[in-house]
Formats: sequence, C-alpha cells, structure tokens
Amino acid sequence: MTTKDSKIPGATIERIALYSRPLEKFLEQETELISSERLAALCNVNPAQVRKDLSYFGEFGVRGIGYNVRDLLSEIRKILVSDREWKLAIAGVGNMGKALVENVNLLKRGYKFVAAFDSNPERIGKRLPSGLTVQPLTSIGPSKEESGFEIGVITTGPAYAQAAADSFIRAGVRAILNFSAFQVRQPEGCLVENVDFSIKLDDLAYHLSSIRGKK
Amino acid sequence: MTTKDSKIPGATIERIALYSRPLEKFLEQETELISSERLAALCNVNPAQVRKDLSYFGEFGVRGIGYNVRDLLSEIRKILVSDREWKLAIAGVGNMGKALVENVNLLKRGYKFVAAFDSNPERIGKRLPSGLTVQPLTSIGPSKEESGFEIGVITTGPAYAQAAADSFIRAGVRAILNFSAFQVRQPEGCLVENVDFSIKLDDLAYHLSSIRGKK
DNA sequence: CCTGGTATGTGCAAGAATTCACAATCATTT
DNA sequence: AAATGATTGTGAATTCTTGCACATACCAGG
Repeated sequence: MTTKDSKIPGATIERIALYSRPLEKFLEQETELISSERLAALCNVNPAQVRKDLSYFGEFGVRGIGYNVRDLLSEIRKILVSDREWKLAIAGVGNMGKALVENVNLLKRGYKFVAAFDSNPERIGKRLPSGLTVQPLTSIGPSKEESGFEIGVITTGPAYAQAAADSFIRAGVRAILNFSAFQVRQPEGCLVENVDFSIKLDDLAYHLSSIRGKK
Repeated sequence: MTTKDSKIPGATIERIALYSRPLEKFLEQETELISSERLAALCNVNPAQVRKDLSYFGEFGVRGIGYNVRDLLSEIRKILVSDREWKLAIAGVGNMGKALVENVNLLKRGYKFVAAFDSNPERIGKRLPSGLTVQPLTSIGPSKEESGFEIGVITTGPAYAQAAADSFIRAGVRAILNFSAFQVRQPEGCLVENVDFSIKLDDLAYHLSSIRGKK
C-alpha cells in the first residue's frame, strides 16, 4: 500500500470507517463534493482530525474545493480493504445471531455470512432466511477454500463462547468478533474484538449521573 | 461523590466497567482477593493502569495484599452508578431489539426495559417474553414517574432512527444508545452512544490485511 | 518486634493523539 | 493576469494518556 509506514493511530482506522457512513449517503444523493468541515460535523469530530486521518494514507482532496465524494469513498474502501468480499461464520443463532446474519448493511458493505453454527439441537438443521443451514458447533472444521470463512463472529451464550473461539482458531480463523458476555482470551496470532453493550450503558449511566450532580 | 474532581480520562470509565466483568466471575467463585496484575491480565491492560484508574476514585486496595473482590466490585458499582436500577425503553423490536430486551446480563446489571415501541403494525400489541407489550412508536410520550424511562435504546431500521430519537428526547430522555445504521445527531443536552458493528468488522479487516501484508 | 516478601498508590517522564494555525493550492471573478 | 476566497495538508504546540519506578504500607514468620 501507499501507506506512509509511520505509526497510524489506532483510533484513526475506526474514524475512517466512521467517515464512510455519511459518504455513502451523499453518494446516493449524488452530492459531488464535501468539505472536511461538513464531514467532521456529521461525525462529531474536529475538521483537522478528518484531514489528518486521511493524510496518513494520501492526498485525496483539492485545496480550496474539498473532497470528491465518490473518489474519497473509493479510497476509504481501499484503505479498509472493504473493497472486496469478506466471508464470515457465525456461532450462535439466537436473536442476536439472526439479527446479524440478516443485516443487509453488513452485506452491502461486503461482509457475507457463509456458515452458521449452534449448540442447540433444536436449531441445528434449520434453514435461516438467508439460506444458510445451521450446523452443530462441534462441526466447525478447517475452513476450505470454497466456503471458507476468514472472520468468526460469536453470539453464543457465555458457556459456549470459549469453545466457539477455540474451534474458530483451529479452523484457521485469524479474527474474531465476540458479542458474548464472556471475555475471550486473546489467543496467539488471532485478533479479537469484544463488543459489550452493557459497558456502553454503564458509560451513559455514569455521565448521566455526573451531569445531574453538577447541575 | 468522593471524586477527586481533577480530570478523569474518558477511557478510564470504560475500563472500570470492563474490570467489573472478571470481578463478577470471581465473586461467584468466592475468590476473596485479586491483584492488579491478575485483573489487568484478564482485561488485557497494564497493571499500573488498573491501579491508576481506581485511584481517581479512592484507595480500594491493601498494600502487600491486593483488592477484596466483593468490596472492589461494590465500589465500582457505586462509581458507575450501576448500584441502582436504570429504566430503559426500546424502539424497534426486530431480532436485535428482542435480543437486548431478553438479555439477562443487562437485567442482572440493573438495566431493565420498561417499555417497547415499534412502527410495524404487525408487531404492535404483541406481548414480548419479558411481559412488555409493544406500543406504536408514535406513542412515545413524556415519561411519567411510575413507568418512566431514563435511557432510550434505538434498534429500528435507519428510516425510523431519527424519529425515534426525537420522540425519546421529547419524552425527556437524556441518554440514547443507538444501534441503528443511522448516525443520530447529538442533540443539545442529550448523550448519544452509537454502536456500529460494521466499524468493528472494518477494523478487523484492516488489521488482518496489514498483518498479511507484513508477512 | 524486627525482617523479608509482596502489592498498592502515585509523581513524573515518556509517549500518543488531538488541535491549532498557517502556508500551499486551486477555481473564480474582475 | 492579478486579486479574492475557499479549503486542503501538515509542522508545531498542546493536551491527554499511559507506564515506569519507587516510596509506602501491610502480613507473616521467626
């Protein structure tokens, strides 16, 4: 890549992903140009932040004018490597699992579920609306070329989370997105992102209270 | 509060919430003591970080010994104000909404859904397993003392997200947790936390690729 | 009651990330 | 073709965050 290999702040990547949301909307609306100021306002960040984040990867704007929406989005997709399809597998097809598998936004952004697993015998063999058939958790095997998946998503209950993670890793998966309440231990050579809503709620509760406290 | 009113890093609050997860487990297992080193390892942070985070709020440990699990958890709950019940309302009871309303972990941590809304006529009037009856989105009203809610959760499709947010705000809600793909604009005097999984996936995809790239 | 072992609490230094502020650049108008 | 106005790209200043390193404090055992 054209990456200036100097250190890129971790938060920069997440923000760049964030920028793509309004851009997608502007593209649909056929808006041609956008300024760092406008984009920043929509994402609740500082305009200089937007420009600096992008500058780690190249010069995508035109001075005095702004950024071309289509081009910038395309550059961002290249940066994030979301300009190709990524194959996902899911472990746990309860409400949360189904919500993800059926989420059209993920598909639109190139994230496609190609396998679904569950430990509950009642669910195994069932066909999901997306066309996938639920397989037993224990059958997660080395991912083959054809239907192989690259990212594992865990939406099981806490009891099965570690087992699911282990299976995914044995299957050669190098990245896991974990929604279960169980904090999966970072295994060697495998990226794990934990998503925990209740932390977000704790955060809101804390700030709500401290605002009240100050008033 | 006993808060040393010097500035507390924003990340500190999220980490403190994070620390409570392993602590809950140790409490169940009746483990009495825990060191900052052990807790840090479980949360993938630096031990000094744990101690410094806690030190913003008081001295909870014993030198030479460590932290008492029960006491520390109780202190953390006081800090996060999760030592009381918070009432939530949800807008959108698709798979994601149901997953949240039925999530026992949230309830265990004091987050209780007291109202559910949806725009889909087929869902309105239905009773959820938790006992809540789905009401029309348009009926979100000023939250009364009795069944009033303090935090609004949005799990609608993008088309209804902003409307839901507006209604919540009109109802006096000061904090919103938004799961919809639509980026809700930060309204005056109302906290908004956006949860977007696809950003996490973008993040994983990026790092997966850059690891490959370097090998 | 002293000594050794252990783990906290924290001042300070090092390191990151953010924001400022301005030179650089380009379209447009006169 | 020069002046104007707009907005980028980025070095430098600033602010925020993390981690080291050690004084401090406590328990246990002799």
